[in-house]
Amino acid sequence: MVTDDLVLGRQVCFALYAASRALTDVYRPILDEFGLTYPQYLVLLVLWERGDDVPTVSELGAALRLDSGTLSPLLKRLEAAGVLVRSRSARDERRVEVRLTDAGRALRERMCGVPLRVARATGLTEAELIGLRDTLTRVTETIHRQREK
Amino acid sequence: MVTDDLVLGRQVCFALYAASRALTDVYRPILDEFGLTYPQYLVLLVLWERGDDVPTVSELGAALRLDSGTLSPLLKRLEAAGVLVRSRSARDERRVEVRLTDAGRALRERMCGVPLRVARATGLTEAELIGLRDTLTRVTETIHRQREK
DNA sequence: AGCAACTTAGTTGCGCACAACTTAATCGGT
DNA sequence: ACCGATTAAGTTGTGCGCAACTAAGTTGCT
Repeated sequence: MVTDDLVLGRQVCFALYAASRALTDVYRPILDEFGLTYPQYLVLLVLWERGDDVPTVSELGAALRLDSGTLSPLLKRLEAAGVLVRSRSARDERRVEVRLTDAGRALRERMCGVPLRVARATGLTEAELIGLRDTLTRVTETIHRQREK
Repeated sequence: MVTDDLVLGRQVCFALYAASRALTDVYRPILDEFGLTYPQYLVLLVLWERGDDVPTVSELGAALRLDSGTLSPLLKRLEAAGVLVRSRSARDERRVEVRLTDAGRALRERMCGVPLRVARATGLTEAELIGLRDTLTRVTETIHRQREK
């Protein structure tokens, strides 16, 4: 029966939407201790990971799948907070390079316990977390691959 | 090493955030045909499911885990679009009852193919979808149970 | 060299999410 | 019956997320 497919509880989409917001709820008070929002934290993860390989705004966007409409004001706030600096590339004035400040690098040490605190709140085992992550990653990549055609 | 835990690709949180947005990307053009956004569609799912059991704003909020700050303007837009009507309860003037119009009920038939179209775009089998949904639902409930303490 | 096509960031506008607050109605204890 | 506490919906303000657009710089073709 077609009708049953429309029931809220049966939809994977709602489960994904609800779980994503629930996890953000877990992050919020934790990240609040550091004056960060969740998307801002994701930007820092990319910058920490890159190290000396300084990304541009669009490279950050490729990593997080966010466009300049989202990133420009977000990066402006992170710059105002003193964790990073934006500067035009000398060899290509269109590009803006995003560099951590010392304060931004120092945050990495202070926040190293965050992922574990969040993982515990999910109530899943490590194996379940890995399985979940891999399934989700596969879904995301399938969708993006189809959109590129 | 603590450092490895902070790498973006290893984080379940990012996988969840990315998958949720990717799935919304799948919905957007489909729902656009009906003039709806994704959260608006979720509200309709609840209303269709309830049938004659007319929910209040806060009952909708409990089903979708959204507060009046989100729902009030959203419902106002759906009312302006003609798919539902809001009216103060006669027996408790604080409550606002949310009722489908004929147009809102008619949308259900027109949209019955939507879930299947979206499910196909994920590239997962039916069994994988069910497994994913159940894992996500478990995560969400674990988090909410902990928050209530 | 000149110029059209493209790339990169940024801006604007809209719709969520959510915290904090306001307003109005109901409940509960005395 | 009164009045403080609670409940329900709405409002305000902030920060995403994304579409559409703008401004400025670079590339490539002739």
